[in-house]
Amino acid sequence: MTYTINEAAQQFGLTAHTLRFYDKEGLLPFVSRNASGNRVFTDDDMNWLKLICCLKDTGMPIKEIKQYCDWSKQGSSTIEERKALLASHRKEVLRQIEALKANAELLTAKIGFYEDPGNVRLVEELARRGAD
Amino acid sequence: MTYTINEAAQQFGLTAHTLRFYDKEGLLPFVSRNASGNRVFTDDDMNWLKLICCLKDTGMPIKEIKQYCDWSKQGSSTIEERKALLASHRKEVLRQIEALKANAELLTAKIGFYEDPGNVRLVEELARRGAD
DNA sequence: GCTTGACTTAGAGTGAACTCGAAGTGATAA
DNA sequence: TTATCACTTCGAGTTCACTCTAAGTCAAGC
Repeated sequence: MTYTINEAAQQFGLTAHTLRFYDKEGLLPFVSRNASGNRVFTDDDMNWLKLICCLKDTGMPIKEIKQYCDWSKQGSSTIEERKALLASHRKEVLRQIEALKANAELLTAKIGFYEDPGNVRLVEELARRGAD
Repeated sequence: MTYTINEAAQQFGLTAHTLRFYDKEGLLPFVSRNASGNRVFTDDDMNWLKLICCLKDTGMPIKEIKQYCDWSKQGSSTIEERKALLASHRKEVLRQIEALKANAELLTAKIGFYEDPGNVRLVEELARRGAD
């Protein structure tokens, strides 16, 4: 099974523009072309793209993703480096999750504050003082 | 207890530049000045800033945070709007957490793949074919 | 009185990640 | 064969959130 750039883009919620941009940045080193020069996305490419999107969606900068791509192109001699990069990033993602959980709790508390009708008067009072 | 702009910035891992930028954007509508015209951060202001940072760190754009600030300045007539904004954003944060969890699992799987020595040969083979 | 240092403003500059437009190619359909 | 459509490249433009610079004020210490 193969896909055009637009089909691939659609599957990952991206645009063809963005995929070409990623290609230019070196994030799609394995995508090949057909006789007309158009990009052809294979299932392997789609799996690769899935990892790229995973890294991007978890906040890894494009430069760092490119480093991973460069290592992949170099072959099995770089497996330790790649593993280390992913492991360190995974740790970072777990940290992000904890941070988001803490922030979600703060939001819950704030919403709860607004939900208590007794606080409405307090908000008015605090607003007069200059904060809530 | 009050704080200078630098003390406030430090407490939230920001710079004074960033706090002035937030002020200019309307995110700190309650921070007042001393006789010299310098910003004075009260404990109320620090709590306010904590919420602003929570919204910012969870990906809310500055424009939307400003909307919340504008509503707060308007007083208790906007409590429903504020509550709705926070509730909707909280939902979005929970969605983010789930997305990050899924991505963390993908990373775990990928790291596990690299950890199995049998896969190293596979990586070499796949690299020859143009993907891994 | 002079220096130092923390603050002030306005506005320009930066970097990341797109996002778009122009101009062109190649395959298919009427 | 002419139109349509999806693709191509190159490079400029946009948005966001800072980040920094320049020029200046103000209070404290020597």
